[in-house]
Amino acid sequence: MVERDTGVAVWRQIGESLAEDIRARRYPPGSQLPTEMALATQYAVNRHTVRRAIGELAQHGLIRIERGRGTFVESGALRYAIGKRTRFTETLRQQGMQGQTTVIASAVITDATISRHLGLSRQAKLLFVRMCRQAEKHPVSVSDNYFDARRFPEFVEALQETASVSAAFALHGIDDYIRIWSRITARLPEADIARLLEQPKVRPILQVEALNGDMAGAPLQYAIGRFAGDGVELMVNNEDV
Amino acid sequence: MVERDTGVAVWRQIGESLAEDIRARRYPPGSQLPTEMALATQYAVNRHTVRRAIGELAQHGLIRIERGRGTFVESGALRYAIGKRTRFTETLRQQGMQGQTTVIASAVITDATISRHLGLSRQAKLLFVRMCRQAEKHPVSVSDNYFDARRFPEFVEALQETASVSAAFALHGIDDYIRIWSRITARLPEADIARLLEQPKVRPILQVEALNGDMAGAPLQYAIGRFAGDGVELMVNNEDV
DNA sequence: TCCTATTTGTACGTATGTATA
DNA sequence: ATATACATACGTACAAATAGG
Repeated sequence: MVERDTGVAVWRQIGESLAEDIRARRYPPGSQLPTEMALATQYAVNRHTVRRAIGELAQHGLIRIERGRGTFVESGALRYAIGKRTRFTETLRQQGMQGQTTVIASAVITDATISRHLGLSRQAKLLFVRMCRQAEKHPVSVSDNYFDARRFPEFVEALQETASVSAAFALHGIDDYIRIWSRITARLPEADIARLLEQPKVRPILQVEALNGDMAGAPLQYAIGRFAGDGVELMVNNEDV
Repeated sequence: MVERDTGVAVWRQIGESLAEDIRARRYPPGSQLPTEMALATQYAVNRHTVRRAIGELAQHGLIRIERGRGTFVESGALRYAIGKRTRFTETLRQQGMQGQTTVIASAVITDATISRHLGLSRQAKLLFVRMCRQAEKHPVSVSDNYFDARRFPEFVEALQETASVSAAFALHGIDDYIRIWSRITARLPEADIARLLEQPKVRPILQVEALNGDMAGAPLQYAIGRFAGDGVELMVNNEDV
């Protein structure tokens, strides 16, 4: 079950294996995992090695450990943290998932309202990019993003190459950015959004309007993200902001 | 139109009047307010008095002032800020609304999951309180709240008297509290919730699970709030947390 | 209410490989 | 090349919480 001397720690392999089982619903949400002893026997390792693995999973919110009772699989929803450092790829990786970002459409437009959010003049040229985020091949969000077209001339190309907003920013000299604010509403999706999210039109979505800015707080990116409502939980944590 | 020498500043009266007009959709979302001069004439005051009034409204997000163009009504949704200091009554007051809190039901129960959130033993007695929050006579949210029944024996009575969670806490020696985390999902409402929110069952709601705690971060209150999805915007501001 | 089996939490100890100074 | 520090893995024992009789 585990491969020794591969450079990958045994506890990490076990953690990956369990995360995969949870994602595949072999351990469905709410169900109980085998006991530490049972897993230790199953993987042919010491109980402590299993403990290290499930400890990590608990840290990332995949499971919940209850002393004297057992370990249980948490809600299957993707937990999306909204804080100063909101990163899609990062969020997924912490939950043992692999993410994909694809550019669906892009254009240069003008829009007074969005320009205002970005602190630009009403006639400023805006770069519009519609992206689809996928986790484990399933669509998680469809987002419309707007940038200062003059400031980020190569953004779309960078985004398509790196499949990462952070990386595309980095190529334009922005090493770090923060979420300035997010505005969240629940609604029923438009037809095209429902299709892209592969969900029925009567299932609600979470719509998140957001403004990202540089470390000084100057706006960089205005975005409207739409998440499958029952597949995603937005987590606002006021402790470690 | 305005009453002088009432102890309420004229600009505040005008602000209230305009806010009332906006709430009543006499100025619908997106529409343009009369010019400052027109409003000054209408209220028979100086233009600066009007400016003071609409300045406040803009501050609270009800309207948006664009230099050289005019003032415009923002989205009609109730903007509910989620941050360390999340207070229902406070939120409403800032938007020029009057809030009401009514207790629908209360009971003493036990629940393992909720006890865990509150850091209590699995068998701990929990005080359950279902509240309905109203703004301007319209229901805004239905929330199920859970407290340590031993620690807050008189909570329901205090809540019914003061109609304020903050005040009820204060009567139990908790002068201040903070929002520790919030978890947000979109979904369709249960039948009873839809009825209480006076909305159709096919209109989505925002469900906010939240944990409030004392200043040291120790849990005090676990709550599940349900908001009319298109009537409420949850605002997460990372600047002033 | 008490007892017991189950299960997780903690604390020792030992050994080995790997990175660093 | 050597010494030191750290991460990993295994072993054992007992404490603490839970569930069921």
